[in-house]
Amino acid sequence: MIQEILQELIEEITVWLQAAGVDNPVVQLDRAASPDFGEYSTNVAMRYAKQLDKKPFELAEELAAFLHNKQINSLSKVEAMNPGFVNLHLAAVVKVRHLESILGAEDSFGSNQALKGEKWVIEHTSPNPNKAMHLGHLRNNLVGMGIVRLLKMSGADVTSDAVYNNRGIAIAKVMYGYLAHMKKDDSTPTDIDYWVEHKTEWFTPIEKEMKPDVFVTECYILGEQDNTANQDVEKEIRQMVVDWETGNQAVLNLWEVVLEFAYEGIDRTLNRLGNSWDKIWYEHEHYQQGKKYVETGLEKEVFQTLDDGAILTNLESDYDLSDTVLLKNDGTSLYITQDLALTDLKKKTYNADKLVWVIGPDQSLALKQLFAVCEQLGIGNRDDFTHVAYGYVGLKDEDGGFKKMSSRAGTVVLIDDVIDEVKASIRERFDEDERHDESTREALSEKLAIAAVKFSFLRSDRNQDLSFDIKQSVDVHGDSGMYVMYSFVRTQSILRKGSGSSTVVSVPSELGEEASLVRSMVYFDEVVKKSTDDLSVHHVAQYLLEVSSLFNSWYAKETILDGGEQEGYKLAIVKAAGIVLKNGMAILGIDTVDEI
RNA sequence: GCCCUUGUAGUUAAAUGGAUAGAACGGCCCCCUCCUAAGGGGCAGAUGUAGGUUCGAUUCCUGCCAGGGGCACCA
Repeated sequence: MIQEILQELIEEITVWLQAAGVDNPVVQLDRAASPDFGEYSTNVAMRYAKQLDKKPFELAEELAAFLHNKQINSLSKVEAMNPGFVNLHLAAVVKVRHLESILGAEDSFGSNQALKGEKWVIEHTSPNPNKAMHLGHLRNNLVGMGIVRLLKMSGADVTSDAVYNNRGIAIAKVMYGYLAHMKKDDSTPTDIDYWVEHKTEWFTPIEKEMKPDVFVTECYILGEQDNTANQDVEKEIRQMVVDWETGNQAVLNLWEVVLEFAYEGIDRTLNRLGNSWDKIWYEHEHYQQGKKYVETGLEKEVFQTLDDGAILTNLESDYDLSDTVLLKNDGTSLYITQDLALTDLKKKTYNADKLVWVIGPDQSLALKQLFAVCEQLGIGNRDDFTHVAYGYVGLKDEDGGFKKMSSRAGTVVLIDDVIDEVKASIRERFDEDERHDESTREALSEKLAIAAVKFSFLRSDRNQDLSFDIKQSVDVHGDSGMYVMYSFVRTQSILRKGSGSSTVVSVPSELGEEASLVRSMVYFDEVVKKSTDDLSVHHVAQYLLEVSSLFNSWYAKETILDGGEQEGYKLAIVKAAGIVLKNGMAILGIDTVDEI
């Protein structure tokens, strides 16, 4: 409803500008900077003053007078202000009607059809099976899942996917590390054929009392160490990769066992976060297909062959990108080789309009190259391919500087460890209060910890590096997920207590203390739209903090359940605020709880 | 060397080219006889630097300073 009113106003202003002599006026209605300036403002007077040879403020006054004379009943006031803004004040009745529309739409409030009919495929959170997931992976997941939800909310048909890079040298290192270091008895030989017949002589993660992905990480680190230290081991590990490709049964068997460990652990973490994909691509199923695309490129003469036989791209002249090798001189494939095949597969399988890769910024050049080559091969249009990058998650070092996490330096922080730590501190508070029984405390602590962690990662622009300090980053006070959650809980608590009261909404002629809160709820739709345009949910998170703050201020001043004649109206505001908070949190992938 | 990217209070961090740069944490001071104080209110504190474009620049452009990433047969 608000959107229709805005559209109507834009048309009126456009017509007026055209009459004044502007050919193709661009008219925007911006959110007004403060409640004093109404709900929306337009800058057209300043923008077109020069062209119309007038002073900005005079032009603004003329426009304000024009709109005033139109007697548009959705507006209570139109005024020109220095240096040339025209401020539009929505009538109280419009804002109250908007509350009613929130109550009517409930869970679907905020949805729109802007991307109706578009098919999007979003790749995110492709986990490496050689290590447990850390905070960098967490950011990838939260950014990716957030985008998926935003696009769905805008009516797009979305498929989310991930690639399991389950073959190659890294997994071979895990396999070797397992064979060499997870034996129950040191006298057991590090021999794969022996292992096949005597598997029980090796530890399982359960026997080691380790989460399986952490167990795998341990294998990887040990395998990696041996690989660097000992040339014979390095040879053996390489041979494993070759044997795997030729289908050696023992190697395949070991491969399956360690992968099972890895993915079991990773899935546990991801399930905790509420992750889901519609499709998982397994590298071992498509990695050979890429070579065909390289051949096609050679036939089309868009690639070049180097003296040693390696195949190189030809991107300098047409794309102004540095070239990269597509096929090694020994004929084996690289990441980009496989990605050519996979991209075509995705595009065809889903008839996708847009493909998105949520991957770290270090892949920026590689993806540009991939997109360009895809275009050369006719797989798709470069403009339909998007790399959504995100800033690094670093740790604060002793002197307060930013330090990148590094598995080598042993400074990675695991997702589970962070959630558990936050959970423990929340749990402490519940134990002090003794308001809930044991199982409720446990369930609430888990939910709130995940909410706090997610919110802390999603509240800032995804491109910003994120400096992680557990005390600060997931503080449960102030601008935090807990703050929004607590605000929501308050709304639900009031609604429970006031459930017997009348819900009849009497429209006040003028808004009082509740004005700022009611006003803020007008903007939810455009916040969602902006987030969708930017493919970043942080606008929603910031908005939720604002609504929460306004709600809490109002709550402190006003007794809602006072039995007065305004009670129904006030309850409607509380309910609407609850819906806004709940739907907004849902975009962030956070389930609200009704009670803390 | 070339390309990309970031620089906002002590710290973490907002701001489709717009109005007085908005918050939180930390610091100092208030507020529970009242719907959950995991809350509310107040005070102090910020756009790396020099130019340019613009009616208007944290935002766009250029130089400089500082950080991070990438640059062909690794993943």
